[in-house]
Amino acid sequence: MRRPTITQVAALAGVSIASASRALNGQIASAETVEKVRRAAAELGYVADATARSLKLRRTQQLAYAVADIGNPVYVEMMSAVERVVASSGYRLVISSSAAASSTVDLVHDLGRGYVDGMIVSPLRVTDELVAALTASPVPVVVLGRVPDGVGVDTVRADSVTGMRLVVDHLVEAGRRDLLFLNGPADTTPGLLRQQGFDDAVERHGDVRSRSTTAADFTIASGYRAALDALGGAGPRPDAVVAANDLIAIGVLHAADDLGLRVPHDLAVTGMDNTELAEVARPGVTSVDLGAHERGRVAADLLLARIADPGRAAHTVTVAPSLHVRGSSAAGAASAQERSAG
Amino acid sequence: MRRPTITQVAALAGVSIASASRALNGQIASAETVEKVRRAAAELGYVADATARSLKLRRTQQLAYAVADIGNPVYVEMMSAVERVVASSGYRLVISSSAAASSTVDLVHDLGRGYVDGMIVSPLRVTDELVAALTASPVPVVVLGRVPDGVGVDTVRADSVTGMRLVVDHLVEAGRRDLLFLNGPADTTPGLLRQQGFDDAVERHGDVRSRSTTAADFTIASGYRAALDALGGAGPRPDAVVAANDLIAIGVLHAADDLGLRVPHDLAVTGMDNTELAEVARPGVTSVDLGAHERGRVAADLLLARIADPGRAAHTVTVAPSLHVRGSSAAGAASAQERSAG
DNA sequence: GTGAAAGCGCTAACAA
DNA sequence: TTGTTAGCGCTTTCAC
Repeated sequence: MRRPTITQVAALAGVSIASASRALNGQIASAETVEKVRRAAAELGYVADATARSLKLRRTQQLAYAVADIGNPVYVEMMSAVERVVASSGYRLVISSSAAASSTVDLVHDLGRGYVDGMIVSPLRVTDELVAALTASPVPVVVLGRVPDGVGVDTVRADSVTGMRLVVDHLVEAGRRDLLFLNGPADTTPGLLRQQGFDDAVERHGDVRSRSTTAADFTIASGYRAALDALGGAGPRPDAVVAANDLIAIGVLHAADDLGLRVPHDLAVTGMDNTELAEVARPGVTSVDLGAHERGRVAADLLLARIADPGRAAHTVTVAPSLHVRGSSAAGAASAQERSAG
Repeated sequence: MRRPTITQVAALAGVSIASASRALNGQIASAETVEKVRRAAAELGYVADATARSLKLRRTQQLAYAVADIGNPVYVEMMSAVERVVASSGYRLVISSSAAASSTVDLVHDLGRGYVDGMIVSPLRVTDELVAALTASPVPVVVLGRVPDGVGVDTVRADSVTGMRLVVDHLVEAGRRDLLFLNGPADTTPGLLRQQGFDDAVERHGDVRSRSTTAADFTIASGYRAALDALGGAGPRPDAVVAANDLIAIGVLHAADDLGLRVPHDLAVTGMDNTELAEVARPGVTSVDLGAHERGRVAADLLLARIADPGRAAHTVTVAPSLHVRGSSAAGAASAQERSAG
């Protein structure tokens, strides 16, 4: 059976559809009308059709979250935070993965269909094409990540440069002097920034050796292979591996295990993102929390604020990282301590 | 600026809006008209408005996935599978978490708003109220989980009873004779079924002792506390803990560590769900894969099939579990072997 | 093959 | 306060 329309409710209540609409939406109407309409609506099980309402109001009550790699815990954490904010503001959340179908650019382009009132996008790479799509978008877009200056778009960023400094400083304090940076793909925004952060951080210490290499991607398997390559050969071994994210760090842990290296005794290992994996691994992996949950929350807030006031200036919010020290980088002490970034 | 409408495209092309619509939708139209309309649409950057289209076609091209606990890796895995199928079929995916806002029942009720063409719901508890909402739903709903017989609804279920048998048989084969089942809340569907599966499995072995207790919920922290309670006291210790899911199993691992128990030497530990956590933990946690990805995929397929043919009979698909043996339950052998359920 | 017009279900001007 | 009516942007009969 078809869902009841407001026309049927009005008919049953014996009023016009306008009155029915007003009564149901809390507009001005007599107590008697409200009562009659309420009763009729309840009897028919009427609920206003979302599509028709959207068409009339030019507002879908839907927001989108576009993510490159659903399944990556970091994106899931952001999504979870976004969902909470969005739902509590009476919006629905549409998830689009660019991995499954098209590219992030296509997803932004699709905003032209008007199926959402705004979008949060978390692109792996920011191309000119993406920037063009962003500025052409008919609805507000908030970017989780970096965007070139001058693009007038709300942005939430992590501070992975500071994050890297926290890690490197910690390792040096713990007595490590020969660091290997195991990055993910260097042509991604995270890859680029983490490399830069590592280099900057090392430069501040005069007496520290460092090298860098990359894994094929930000996964456990790639981290494992890259670590086997880097640590398995002849020549001097580093006394610490700084991994670009937790997944790679776990891969390093496994490789060290296979190579008979004891962590942290022979080798310290650190990650980044502070995912549950870092906490669960044994030894626990020292990791930098880049505030994924907080970033998701802020992005959603920014989007809602811009929808409420489209004329406001573009904001850029940077979320401060924090270091979480665990067994993988401690010489003897196993207790976890935390230090927050200024 | 406002997005262009089909009226403007028609005007620019010098044809009626009807012709414009037909030309754009591949309906019957002269080559010349198609060309003119295409050109006009491209020039204006026209894309059909999704809302107006939905209203006319009585079809939103959106599907919903309602999940109790976003953030639980199992649900994320299902979601990821669902998203893939949905996106490749030209639908968008709306995510609703019942944890954030309302209950699962409310989410099903909300289908009355007509904002999606169907829903996949994964309820923690199946109440009469939920069943009522399901049968009253104006759009198809597929349930991931158990539903009373007679409710004519498509269902995808895991076979956790068989899964439990796989685990228990494995432990007994490995020489364990005193099993502790560490369940999550017993008033949830998963809790109920896993308890039943455990009891059944144990009964098949004459010479096996068993006990059961519950953690406050299906999390690492609760598993840890419950394990500390159960293993820390006096009296005979079990030689194996069967945890109701991987998170609880990780908690058991940590508790064992704190109590100075060696896994698997002093204590075997098994989990369920075969999440990445089980793989990453050291020792790796033997776990039963209940086919979350497969269940998500099948649920999405069932939903699409029902939308295509609303009259078809309700299907119930059960996905077979598989055992993944890892270090946490092996006496000496560390190599992983897999066994599939019949 | 094309155009005029109806109508999907709703809200909001406007008039009464 | 209420009812009549227009119209959101689109697709689709129906008559030509």
